[in-house]
Amino acid sequence: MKQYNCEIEAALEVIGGKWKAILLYHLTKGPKRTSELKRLVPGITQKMLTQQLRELEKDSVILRKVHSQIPPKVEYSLTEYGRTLEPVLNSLCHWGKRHIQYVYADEEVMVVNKEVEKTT
Amino acid sequence: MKQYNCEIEAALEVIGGKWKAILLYHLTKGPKRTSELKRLVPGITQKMLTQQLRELEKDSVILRKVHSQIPPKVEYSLTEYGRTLEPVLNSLCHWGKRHIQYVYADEEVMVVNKEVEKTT
DNA sequence: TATTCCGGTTACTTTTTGGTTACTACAGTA
DNA sequence: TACTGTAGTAACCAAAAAGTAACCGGAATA
Repeated sequence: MKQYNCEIEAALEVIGGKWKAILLYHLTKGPKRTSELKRLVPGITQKMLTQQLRELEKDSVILRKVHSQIPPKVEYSLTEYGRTLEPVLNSLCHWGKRHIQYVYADEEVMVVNKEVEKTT
Repeated sequence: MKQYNCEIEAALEVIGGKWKAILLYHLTKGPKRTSELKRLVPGITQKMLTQQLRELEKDSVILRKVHSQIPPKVEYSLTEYGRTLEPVLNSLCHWGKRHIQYVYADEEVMVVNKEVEKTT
């Protein structure tokens, strides 16, 4: 019998990984190729990227679509179930924005907005 | 110059620790003594509890109040700023609840509700 | 022929995280 | 006198997480 001490534990099992919330957040803006995600999340290594995406896939919140091409093309997107996470991700993002202002009011802080060139 | 690639990163710096969201969530229900938190989060060790609480304190989201008594009594509570996290914590909790139903629909799953006896 | 493209895997190393145990302070109580 | 209860610290060690670097395929291109 599985047992939680609070519901948040269950949520963290899915989005608690080091990069998961960030990856999911980017995917709320639309499907992304592996290379796009790497660019959007510069700190992540290929290994961690694949690993985290695999786990999210197992948890049914994202879909991995392989296009049979050479060179390969793989696209990740939120599943319908994954889209139920949007309120969580948005409130995280909203609070993050507020927090940056709260903490770094006088310092120079940047949130980098990477232009996303669509490749087909 | 500090730099984030998305706002969520900033939020995760504060609540991304292994136990932080859970601890904060319990504190949304009111101030708690160290021993109460230990009971509410059975998996945590004294060391991790102290460590995570110290970090939350540094980030100004919780307050540590020491009552000069023997034996010691320490109470933790959300600061006013910490209370701005409530929407985040609530949406996490809400999604967690939904996720438990989604995944464990047929299995036996429990969310343990510890009775909190107030000690003064 | 050699190199690039993309997404990924693997083996190995380093770093980070977390667990365990022992120890502290001090008043009250048995 | 010895022991309890509370909250915490410190030293030490084990385990888990994450970084690094090399390697793969197979078509297209230089």
